Amino acid sequence: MVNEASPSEDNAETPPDGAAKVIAYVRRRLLAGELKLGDKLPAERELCGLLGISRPSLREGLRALSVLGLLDVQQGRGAFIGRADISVIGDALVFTLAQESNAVEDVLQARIAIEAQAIRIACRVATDQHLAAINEKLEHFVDSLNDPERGGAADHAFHLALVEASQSSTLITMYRAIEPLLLRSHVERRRLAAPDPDVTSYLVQAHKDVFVALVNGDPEEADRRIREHFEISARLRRSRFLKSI
Amino acid sequence: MVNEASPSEDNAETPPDGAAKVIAYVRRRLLAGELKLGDKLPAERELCGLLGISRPSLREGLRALSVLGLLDVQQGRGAFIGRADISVIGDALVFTLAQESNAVEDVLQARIAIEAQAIRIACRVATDQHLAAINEKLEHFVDSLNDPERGGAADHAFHLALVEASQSSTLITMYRAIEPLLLRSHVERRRLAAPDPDVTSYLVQAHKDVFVALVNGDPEEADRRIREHFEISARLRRSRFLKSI
DNA sequence: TTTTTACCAGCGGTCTGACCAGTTGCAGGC
DNA sequence: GCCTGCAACTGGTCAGACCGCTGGTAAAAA
Repeated sequence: MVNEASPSEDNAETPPDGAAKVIAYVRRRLLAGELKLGDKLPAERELCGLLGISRPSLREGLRALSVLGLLDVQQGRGAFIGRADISVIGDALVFTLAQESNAVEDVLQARIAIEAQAIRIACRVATDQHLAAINEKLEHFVDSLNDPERGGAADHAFHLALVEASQSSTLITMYRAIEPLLLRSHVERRRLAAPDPDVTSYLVQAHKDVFVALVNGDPEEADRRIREHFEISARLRRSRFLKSI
Repeated sequence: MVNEASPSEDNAETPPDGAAKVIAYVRRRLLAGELKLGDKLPAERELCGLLGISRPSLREGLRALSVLGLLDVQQGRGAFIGRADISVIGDALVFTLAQESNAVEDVLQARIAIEAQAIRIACRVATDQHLAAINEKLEHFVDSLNDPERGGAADHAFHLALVEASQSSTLITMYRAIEPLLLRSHVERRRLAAPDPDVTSYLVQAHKDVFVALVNGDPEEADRRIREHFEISARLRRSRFLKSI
């Protein structure tokens, strides 16, 4: 097996246990392009010999990869490379992290990173179709301001459409990893905040400003507007605590 | 909530295998509120008896839950619900991104997104230790400019230290997820190949400017400097093709 | 009396070897 | 040529044994 990649953590560290060895093995070969969608892994009895671990330990690792969608394990046939599904883990995050407000704030920082960069790129590459989709999402957003569930979903859809307009698969994937948490956060926020006409019109205007900057194709201005929008949102989130005192 | 079977099928059907029995058991009890974040599961020897399956089968199921971050399994102590942090998405993200046909430029856009946001945050939260570490990495970078291998690694270490100075788990996790993608394309090593004194001093100055802005604690300036640095790098990468014609 | 050390039970991590169930390919019979 | 049965290969599971880690308790030392 050729290992021409320069040292990364993956290679520098011994996996902590047997199952992690399998995961590291598959990861390495995937990154090296040696494994592609549909490829079959060596049989379990062979692979556990190759990796120097027992078959039950190997199976633990395979199960982990299976639950991520990366492996499709079929009895009597073998284990095949599938398409990893990041939303599986995103959904689990809703359960584990949604009540951890520090963690959610941290995830929102990643959101800002992604959206700010995405909108910069979108200013250059967005098609008419992308712009039409965003405009439509903006209208849905305006139409659902009084309904936390629909409003949260519409707000999220607007933002997702912005990221998609970047046509950057890496940014989109990263966004999808945290998407369930973001959606949950949108909806929760609306539930907890009583609608206030001033706040509402502020938010609508902020969304419009973002869209206008994108349509005008000015990356710096678009970046500034999206950050401004997030800053307003963050201020509104924090001011909620003042009201309850 | 995630499972290998869809939510409605889960209650209607016997799980297809032993590991799925555990997943269904944990899932059911979570949804019923009988298990909460931090709760401990029965010991493996007890639980496999309860579920009527063997311990290796049980461990497969526990591993699946663990990789999703829904379980925190600790040797000698037991298996606890939740307690995961965002870094649990790391492997899944690597797998997903590895399977996409990302152009290097696309991955670099994600890198810019993360570093720009990270350095903004770092301006606010970086400790003296972080700054010292970055400074040290900068010196290593300057000292290794004549060696593409070590220079690439030192450059990377500098950037990683910047991201770490943000103390944002999410950004750090995402950065680590794109690391292998960048490394497999040897993008940093290529850029530093065939050093030219003018180019070199340009690069060194760009790195220093980034660090100075961070030390000065000016988020906008730091963001601008890091983007500038990437722009210079991009230009150098592209100019390499002219030389070879 | 308090602190330190050693021991042990219970915990997860792993292995071996045997057996069960599903899939596939090939040979033989019709 | 088609069908059937069998063997080999595949994953799924089990039982029992052992290893390493953790935390609590009892005993020894200060």
